[in-house]
Amino acid sequence: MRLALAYEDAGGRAVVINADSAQVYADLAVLSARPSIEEMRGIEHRLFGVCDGAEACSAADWAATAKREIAAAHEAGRLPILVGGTGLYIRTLIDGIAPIPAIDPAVRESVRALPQTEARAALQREDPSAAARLAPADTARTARALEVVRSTGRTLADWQSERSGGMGDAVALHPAILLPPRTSLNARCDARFAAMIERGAVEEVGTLLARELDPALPVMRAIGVREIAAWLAGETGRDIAIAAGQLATRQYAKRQYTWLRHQPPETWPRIDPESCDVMAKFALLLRD
RNA sequence: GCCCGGGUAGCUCAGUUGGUAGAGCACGUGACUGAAAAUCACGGUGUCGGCGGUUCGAAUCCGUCCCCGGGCA
Repeated sequence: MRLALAYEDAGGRAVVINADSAQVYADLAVLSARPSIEEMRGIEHRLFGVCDGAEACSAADWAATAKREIAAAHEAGRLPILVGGTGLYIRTLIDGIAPIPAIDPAVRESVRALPQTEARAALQREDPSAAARLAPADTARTARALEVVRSTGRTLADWQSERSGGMGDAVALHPAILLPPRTSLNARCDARFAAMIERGAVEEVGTLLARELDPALPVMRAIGVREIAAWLAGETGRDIAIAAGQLATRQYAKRQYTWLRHQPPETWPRIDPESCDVMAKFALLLRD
């Protein structure tokens, strides 16, 4: 609905590009709230459902593809509109990221197999400054720092002293951050998850589980997968699964809220869609 | 009506021989450089069911009333 209006305001030149880390996966149509064909209303949509769940799409992977899509849109005289809530993706696209080469799969596998205490001890030996910087329980960052130093011979901080690939200087940005009041946002989270159940989320998870993918993969960690899987396995009931999915959705919204309030540049406008005319805002953005 | 068991944080519950209370989850605030819908850090938010009493001091002991379970009639 919003996009249709935006489309008209953009004179039919719009191309919507997904910037949501869950909506990139083909396996997650319902659970990622990917727009349906009808909702797309004939407007070009890119990077929705383009990755197989067996693969892990990184922020840099996404940014590289998004960059190509944006270039193609400009090439065709179209207006790219990035939509989505994965802050790290947007940041990587605009500011670039440390040019760390791909990690040796064998190194990655062995690092991620380590219990946290051992990974931590190893990091203490191989990159003490990273160990000092990271919280002892931070499994994700400990594993990342360790795999980088082992695979490349350079520490993560060393790599991170440089960034590359950002396109922030090359494009004219018209950003808008939507921050609805938390109370109504929570209510919408609940309604959203309940609606997903009605629209086939359970079947979607059943199909996904049948693939027997590595539980650590991003698709398997999407909100709702674990909750519905527990229900399908008979470990919980419908009501508990729904309540758990709603809770996880609200907690995620809260984390997003913190990111969006503080991480993007201060100049990016934060707007409350309930107390201002969002359509008018978008129309204004698209006029330039 | 009588007999047990129980009323402590939003929820489930701990709380030693009396020294104004603490865990998990929830919640709040924040961090975030290649799986970010990920991963973490910090924060106790409370008429200890009510009212009296004993005591220097009561969640804790005594009395009484209220409420919730279970049992007996």
